[in-house]
Amino acid sequence: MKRIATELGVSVALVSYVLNGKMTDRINEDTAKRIRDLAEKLNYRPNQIAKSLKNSKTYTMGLIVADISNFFYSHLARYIEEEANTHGYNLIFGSAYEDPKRFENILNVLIGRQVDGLILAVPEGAEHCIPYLQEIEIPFVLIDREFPQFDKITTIGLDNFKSSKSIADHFLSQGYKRLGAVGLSTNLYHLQERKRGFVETASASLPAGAVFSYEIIEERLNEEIEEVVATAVNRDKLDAICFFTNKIAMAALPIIVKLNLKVPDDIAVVCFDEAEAYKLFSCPLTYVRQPLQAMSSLAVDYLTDGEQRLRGNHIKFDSDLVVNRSSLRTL
Amino acid sequence: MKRIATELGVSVALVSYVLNGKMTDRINEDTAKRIRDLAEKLNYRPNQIAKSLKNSKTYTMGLIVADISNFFYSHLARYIEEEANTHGYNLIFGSAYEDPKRFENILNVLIGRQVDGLILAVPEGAEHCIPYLQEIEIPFVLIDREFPQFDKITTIGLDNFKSSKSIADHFLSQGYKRLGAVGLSTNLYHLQERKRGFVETASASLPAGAVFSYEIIEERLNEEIEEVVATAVNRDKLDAICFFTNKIAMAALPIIVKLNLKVPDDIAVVCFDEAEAYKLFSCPLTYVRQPLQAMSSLAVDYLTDGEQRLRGNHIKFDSDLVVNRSSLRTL
DNA sequence: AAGAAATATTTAATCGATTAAACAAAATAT
DNA sequence: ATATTTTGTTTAATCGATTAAATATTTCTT
Repeated sequence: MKRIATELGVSVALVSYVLNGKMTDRINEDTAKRIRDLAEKLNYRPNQIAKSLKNSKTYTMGLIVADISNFFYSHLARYIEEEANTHGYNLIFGSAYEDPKRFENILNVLIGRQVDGLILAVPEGAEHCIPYLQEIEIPFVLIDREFPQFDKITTIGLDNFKSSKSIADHFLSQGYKRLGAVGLSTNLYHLQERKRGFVETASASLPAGAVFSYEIIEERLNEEIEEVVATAVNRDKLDAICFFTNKIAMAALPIIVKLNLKVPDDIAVVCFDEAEAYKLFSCPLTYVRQPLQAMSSLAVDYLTDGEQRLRGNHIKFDSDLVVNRSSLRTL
Repeated sequence: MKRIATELGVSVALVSYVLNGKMTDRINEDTAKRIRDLAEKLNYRPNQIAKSLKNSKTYTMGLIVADISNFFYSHLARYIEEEANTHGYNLIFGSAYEDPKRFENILNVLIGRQVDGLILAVPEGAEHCIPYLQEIEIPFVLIDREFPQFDKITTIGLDNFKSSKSIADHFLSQGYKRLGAVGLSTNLYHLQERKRGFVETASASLPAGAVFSYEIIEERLNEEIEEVVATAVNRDKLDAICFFTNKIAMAALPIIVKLNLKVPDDIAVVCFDEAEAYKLFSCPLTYVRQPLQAMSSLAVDYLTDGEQRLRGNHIKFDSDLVVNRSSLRTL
């Protein structure tokens, strides 16, 4: 801008007015044209850094996901970016890879870069950031994972209780009698809700002669999963099993292949989340589909002041159980 | 900073010196402590925007990938982020979803935000950005995709010719006689190299009685793939097939399941890239593994002035062909 | 022709930091 | 007691934009 101003012998302010289309009625059309032409010729791009500093508005939203290499989050990121764009915002994102230290670090970077709002999938162990964010009054919304121990935190997620309830109900309605679910050893509330939905439903409406079990992966998924699956089938004689996260499913399904188990004849399977990868499996899989687009849209809308009625609430979306052959009794 | 300064009755400059640890030998240890303590208490975080404006250095690198929901890029992004972090840089990234308009848009955003360097996987149709970037003299490096029509562009990618040559050689060494490959209708150089590697190797060293074919997906992968696979098997009687991108593989493998083809008995298969999803397939797949970490590391290193000998060169990494049962003659 | 109104442009403060240079006060040297 | 260092702190310009308010110029009124 300075260069344009000196080359044309006008003030920087005038250049600014012209290039921003302000005070159009006052500015000489000739001068304006000369400024625009030179800007074009010099390939002028405004320095957004300076702009943001002045406006204290960056038109940027920050997204931190727990793990971008998890397709659930990479798809979520895609929807959020799209939605942000249509609202005139840009999205910058980071991935914490489930590490609280990294989460905090990225959070500080994004706050330092003055994002206008944050969408966060908080990893376990980084909860303490939540009251801090409230304190510094930066607009934010939690997504996917909720933390009921804190008050008045706008949160958008799935009704995880209902989702797993629907899985247990589905198994039972298909006449399966020996149900199992595999979850992670974690305090993350949304995963506990999945467990609760399954366990409570199973205990409440278990028909005569039926059993259910709940297996927990303690630490190292890939090392433990084989034994869990083998035990489930051989010792517990399960005829239906549900994997509570896509990571578990991605680890367990190859084991099912390896153990030469037929789905659904030897065991019925239901997974969480929607994955292209599931299509490579020998049998079309039943899975819980989360309404990613609706969630993304609502989150962005809230942050851009569109939907302030959400403030402080926990929004729980319903999932669809997409039923495929993997959990259907063979006719 | 201003608040700290007024509350303690000192100048903003002093606060700046203290918090940045500059002029340590001159500053009264007492004053320094009071400043640090108050900063701590007020939870002061520097405004990076202002910092960047002053320094014209943002310690941020930009990454634009062709499609973040493609696991090849999401893994690449992960490595690049890690590498950038260890160099003291932050990474902000965007995804163009193969759309040149979007690419250009994100590019402008990142440039406007004054990133210190760019790592780019350029989608087809956005090539014109490359000379522009040269002209404005922003440091950048192309990754994965190369554009030989431009001079002196630092590019890091795979030796795609060699990679597909190794696939064809492998098929032939296994005694397969009817080879096929499936690629995309595109002008992207790296994909043409894959084709060339396969076709030239096949034509050069085709044993008596052997044939090869090269199929092209014109437009809509998911609609066309079924016919391509069916034709390959039924009409062309191929006994070995190679999918030139992971997207093609992800679309083709379900078709192989659907057509009830046995791998490798009915047809041998080789894919590009490494995917967790491949593990769900009934047979362990042979695939081309790209050295993502080495590529990422080199790219970041170059941009942080570590490795300037690369400047203007096209670096081609060798891939590993990870051989699994899917391309082995049954004994 | 003088004043009012409309048009065109500039001045100067500001955003939140950084930093060379100036200044002030205390300690040391002569 | 005065000059010189050393120590401690402030002033003011700067990065690249924005924008209210001031000013200058032209045109219109009567």
